[in-house]
Amino acid sequence: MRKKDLTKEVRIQDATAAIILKEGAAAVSTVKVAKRVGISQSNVYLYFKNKDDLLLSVYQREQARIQAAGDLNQLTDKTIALPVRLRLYMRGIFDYAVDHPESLTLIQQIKFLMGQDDGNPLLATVQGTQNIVETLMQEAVDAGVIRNVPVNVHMSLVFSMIHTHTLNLKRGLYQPTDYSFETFYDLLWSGIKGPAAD
Amino acid sequence: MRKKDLTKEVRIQDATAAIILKEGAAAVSTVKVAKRVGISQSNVYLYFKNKDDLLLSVYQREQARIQAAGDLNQLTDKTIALPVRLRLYMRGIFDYAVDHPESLTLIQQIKFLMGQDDGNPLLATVQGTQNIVETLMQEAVDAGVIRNVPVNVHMSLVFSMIHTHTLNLKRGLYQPTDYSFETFYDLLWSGIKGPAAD
Amino acid sequence: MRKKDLTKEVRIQDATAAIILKEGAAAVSTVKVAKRVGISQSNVYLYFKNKDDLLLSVYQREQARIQAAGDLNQLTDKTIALPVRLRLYMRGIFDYAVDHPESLTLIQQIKFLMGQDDGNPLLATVQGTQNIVETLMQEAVDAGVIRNVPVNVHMSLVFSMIHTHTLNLKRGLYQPTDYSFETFYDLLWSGIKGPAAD
Amino acid sequence: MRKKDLTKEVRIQDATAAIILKEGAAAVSTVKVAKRVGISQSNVYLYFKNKDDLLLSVYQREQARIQAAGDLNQLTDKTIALPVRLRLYMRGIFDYAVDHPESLTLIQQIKFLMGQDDGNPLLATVQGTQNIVETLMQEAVDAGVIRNVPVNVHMSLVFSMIHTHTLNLKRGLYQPTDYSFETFYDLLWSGIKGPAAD
DNA sequence: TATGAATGAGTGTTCATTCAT
DNA sequence: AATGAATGAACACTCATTCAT
Repeated sequence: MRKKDLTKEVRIQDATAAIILKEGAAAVSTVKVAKRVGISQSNVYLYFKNKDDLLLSVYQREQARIQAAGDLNQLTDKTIALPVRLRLYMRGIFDYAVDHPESLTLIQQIKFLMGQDDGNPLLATVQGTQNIVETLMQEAVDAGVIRNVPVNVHMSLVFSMIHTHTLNLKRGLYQPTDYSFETFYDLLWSGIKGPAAD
Repeated sequence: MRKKDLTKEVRIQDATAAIILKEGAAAVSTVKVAKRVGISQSNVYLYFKNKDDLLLSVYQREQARIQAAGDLNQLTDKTIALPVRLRLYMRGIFDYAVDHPESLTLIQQIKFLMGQDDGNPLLATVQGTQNIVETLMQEAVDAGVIRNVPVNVHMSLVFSMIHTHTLNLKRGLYQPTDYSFETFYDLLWSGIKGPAAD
Repeated sequence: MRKKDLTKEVRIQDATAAIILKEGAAAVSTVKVAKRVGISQSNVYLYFKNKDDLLLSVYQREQARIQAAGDLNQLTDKTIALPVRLRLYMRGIFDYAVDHPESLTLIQQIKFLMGQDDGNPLLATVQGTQNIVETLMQEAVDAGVIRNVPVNVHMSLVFSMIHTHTLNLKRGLYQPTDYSFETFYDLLWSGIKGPAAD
Repeated sequence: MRKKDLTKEVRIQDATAAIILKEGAAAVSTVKVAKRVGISQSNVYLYFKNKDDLLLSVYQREQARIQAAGDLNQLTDKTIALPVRLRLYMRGIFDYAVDHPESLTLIQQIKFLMGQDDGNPLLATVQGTQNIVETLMQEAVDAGVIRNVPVNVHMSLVFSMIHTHTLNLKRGLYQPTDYSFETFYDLLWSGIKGPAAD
């Protein structure tokens, strides 16, 4: 009995990611993916039941990686002060994104392709994983540690700032060392911190 | 191309926009557009030479509207203090976006569909129009009025904050009156303002 | 403005019918149909919105032809005695089927391919057209002119007898003149006629 | 092929039959069958060399069952009068079909799917098995016991009458007790019996 | 200006079948 | 005996685009 080729599943995901980064999520097709991996088109369906399933898996893999980079346990550790935890969260994403500058682009592309149906139950599931951060943020809002605006506004600020930075890096506009995490953190924290921040 | 019946040109754009908002930019097709307008498919090509051309025109129209909402003359008026001009700019976008909550979604969808080729010459053209704001921001950075981070980081913060807000409104998460412009402006300004801000 | 090529619609139907007769309804594919007509595959969708739509149209066309062959007005003419009307009905189908020995095969093949979903609303519509005959038969049952068995049993007897006969003819088992309508009518009528038949 | 595990061979046939009854013979696929049985797709090919082989075996099994229900020995027993033997034949099928209302549908579906090629050598083989009945009928025709029409016309009358009845039962249109065998036998016999019947 | 017709290339997906294990 | 992997061919259907009218 031949082993389920785990390598291939990953290679398919990698090919998909590569296409997304090069041509956009809308340009992903099973033909292109298969051609890139060097397998037959129908083979894709051995590892993913759908194109949606494939895209979703790439999305989930990317989110899992980001979360693995940060230390989730710390984020829920109530013995750590909220501002510290928020900083840890941002630091985690930032470091990962700078190391993997395609990561956030990937996430955003897939989200914008699939999320439009508004109520796509699959993406909802994934979002659920992110609830840890959302919960953390909501806590911080309630405690007055960060400003009283909708939490997804806070989150989108973090995301778009870091994403834009990594895009700039990828385009070679400047060097990673030109702007430190502190620079961005400072900017953001000055903006979002609430009356009870310190 | 692009002849007499201006009404129809607009109706085609409107239909395109509607499809983007409902199903995402990737779902736009000349068939759907034509059906929605009630014309024949080939008629679309009388007004737009391409599907890309069509999408681009919707993109440009939307950006033009936003800019028309703000007072561009003021933004370049050197007799007005930089912080004031920046506020005017944000206010302009904010007011327009709250009034037209689909606007930023439209822009983002098209950008993410077409912009991925990275070097799409058409979108580059459009970006040019936005140089007014970019120039303003760069000026502010140079003067130390806002922090020394890449200007597109500043801009993406403005964009994503307001966009997230309008999405929340459209989803009915809260009422427009629940969060004033001041709230968001305060947050953002606290974040981005530089040493020479006041 | 080019005229909607009515010829082609018919040619597509004809090709479909030919395939059904040669290989069975399950073997119909848009590729085969198009190839047979000498057009591109996608062209089929200009004339029929579906493969189902195409099959259905062939089905309906065949039924319409059969009904046009018989004189429907007579069947509902209450001044004509029931036995006479029943005979007219059988005669109509018989003559048409002998002249067009593929007709009943066509109908049966499509019915067996599409009708399995049991509740296919499209076929139901078509069956509706046949209600005229069903009504006639029910009348005859109620009047004791034909035996008290479910009307569709009566109808299937007529159909299968004639169908088998035409199949035999097509296979060249014997000549049309070898068995007259009278022969079959006699057989059937002796079977189905009720106590109040004469 | 066709090795040890007889249970599995049967289970595959059962699954096939179930699919035919639910979705029609054209919808049968080895994937679906395997899924239904809970085995791997390729396993099917251990028991049947073909999809055609599989379908054929289901067909043959069904015909064998029907024939086993009737007493074949009696049908060829020349000491029994022809009319009696014909009645026995009809009674056998009727009883079996009422008990197994899917039986005739199964046979018909497969016949219509495979038999269209007209000359399918496999089905021809099967028909051979039925020669016993055909011979009986031919004998009856020659003796003037039943009318002088092609024997397959006689046979199709029997088949379609009973089939329609069982379909009605399955659809719940009436109860099995509502129409006795006698009712149908009487109808049919009155129709087909020849000058030398009694 | 407007349209219906036409097409070729493309889409995602399913399938029957084979083969190494 | 049984399976997972693999594939090539087929499928229905959609699309952007062109062209004659």
